[in-house]
Amino acid sequence: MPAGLGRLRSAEEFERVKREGGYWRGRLCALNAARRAITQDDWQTNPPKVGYITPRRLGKAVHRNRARRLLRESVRLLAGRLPPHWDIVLIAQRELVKPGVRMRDVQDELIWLLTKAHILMPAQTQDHNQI
RNA sequence: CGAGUUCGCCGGGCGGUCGCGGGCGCAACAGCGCCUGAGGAAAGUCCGGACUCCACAGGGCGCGGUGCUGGCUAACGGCCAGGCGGCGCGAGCCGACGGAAAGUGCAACAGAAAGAUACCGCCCGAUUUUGGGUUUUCCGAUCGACGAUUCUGGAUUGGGCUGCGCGCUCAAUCACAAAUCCAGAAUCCCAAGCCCGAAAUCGGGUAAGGGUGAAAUGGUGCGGUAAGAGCGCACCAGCGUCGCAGUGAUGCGGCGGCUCGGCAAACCCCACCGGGAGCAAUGCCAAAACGCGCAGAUGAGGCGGCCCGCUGAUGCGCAGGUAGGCAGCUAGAGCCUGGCAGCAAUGCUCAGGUCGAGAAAGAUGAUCGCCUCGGGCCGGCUCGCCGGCCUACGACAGAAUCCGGCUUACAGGCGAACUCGAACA
RNA sequence: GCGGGUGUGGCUCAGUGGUAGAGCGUCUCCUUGCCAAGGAGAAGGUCGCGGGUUCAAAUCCCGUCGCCCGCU
Repeated sequence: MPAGLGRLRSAEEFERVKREGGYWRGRLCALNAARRAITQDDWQTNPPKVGYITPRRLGKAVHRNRARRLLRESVRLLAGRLPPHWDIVLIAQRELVKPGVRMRDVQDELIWLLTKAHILMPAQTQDHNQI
């Protein structure tokens, strides 16, 4: 896990985000994000944490794995633009698994969702956008 | 060349860049380097095992599974070989393929009857009724038997009284007709015998035929019979038994008595197998909180190397064991090549080589370049070849303790053997 | 990992090997000035799918697909 990016794992964390956070739904995936209590503005101690939900309705194991990988890769490319103290949950939608969905589509959708949620920080370096 | 069958195999390749899981090394604070990282089905979870825990003297009842034979295997509902039956021209494919004279049950509709029966029919006998045919010719004797009709001849004649007759009495011109009687002839009838039937009823024989059904007590032919029937014979099917071949399923042959229905993926019977749960098993370590014990304002504990000093209410131990962590956890009925045994499945304390994932909100991804196979489009055109362009968005699908099978899904492609058909030789 | 249930007309469900049914809904007609209610009638079915057993399968057996629900 690179610096400045954490994972959500426990059920309590997911429950908290769902209970306290906002919800934005897109075509390929949905966004569920909540802010943690601020203690210190530091990526080292309080990086943004991301969790992924791939429900069973997406399909069988192949499709659910593919959905999670697409979302994870997409988040990796945007890692530097995510603010600290945020818990972000990404929920894959059925459209994400359909054939023909490319990496570019997922990333565009994610940027759009994060912008709507007002939690995307401006691009700091050029390469994050280019890849 | 076309159509097909069986078996085996592949499931794009090479290389950049950015990432992810695991291992090792260096560092030990972020990190760096090297190695390594999905499948033939990893799937469904339909069977069988290994492994772990629990239960367990033995027996009975019950429940579940399997079901031709022999072999293989750790085991199996798997595999191999064989038998039998079915399908296919064939290569081949398919088959829960033990038992229906142990018992219980089921079979709609139709049909007489669906396990023990006889509707129609066929045949025999008896009784009653009835139809038809034929004989009763000649001679002699006897005797006609009741008639009917027609013809011919002859005779008689009415009414009343009376039981009938004689008789009495009354009436009457004759004849014909009519009636009655007698004789003869013809025809018919009748009778008797024989033959051929018909109908009804009763008694018996039969299961060949008809018809119903998915299915009706072997099939075909010849004989046989009152009609028929394995009643007899031949062949086939089936049963039993004997002999031979085979480990066996079974096959072949002989003999015998003569035919005993179907369904057990209906209950069931027989034989064999099966204790239960599952790696979220199980074992170890073990926060917080709880419980018990001990110490504690006569000072627990902390600060500190110690004393002093300051602070001032908890501290320590034990047990269970939650969160969590570690083990189980990946070197095994392992894989590859060869040898030997075996038809084969498979086996071998045979030889050599080899190590190929171990995650836990669960790692395999993203992107770029080149090549190649298939595909698509366009053009040429000798009509099945050539050239150009575009394309890895080009299958099913993702390990979760491991292994052996089964089943299911699968773009496209490769190889081998065999079968059928066509052409050529 | 271990197990259970279910699939039948548009909807909710019955169905015991022998012709697939009920209620609601739909359509037509009657009734009413009109509507509702009521009455009469009609249409509508690969019984999830593929095999097998049987004379005959929605039903029995095997495989497969979808949906739902438990336990650890």
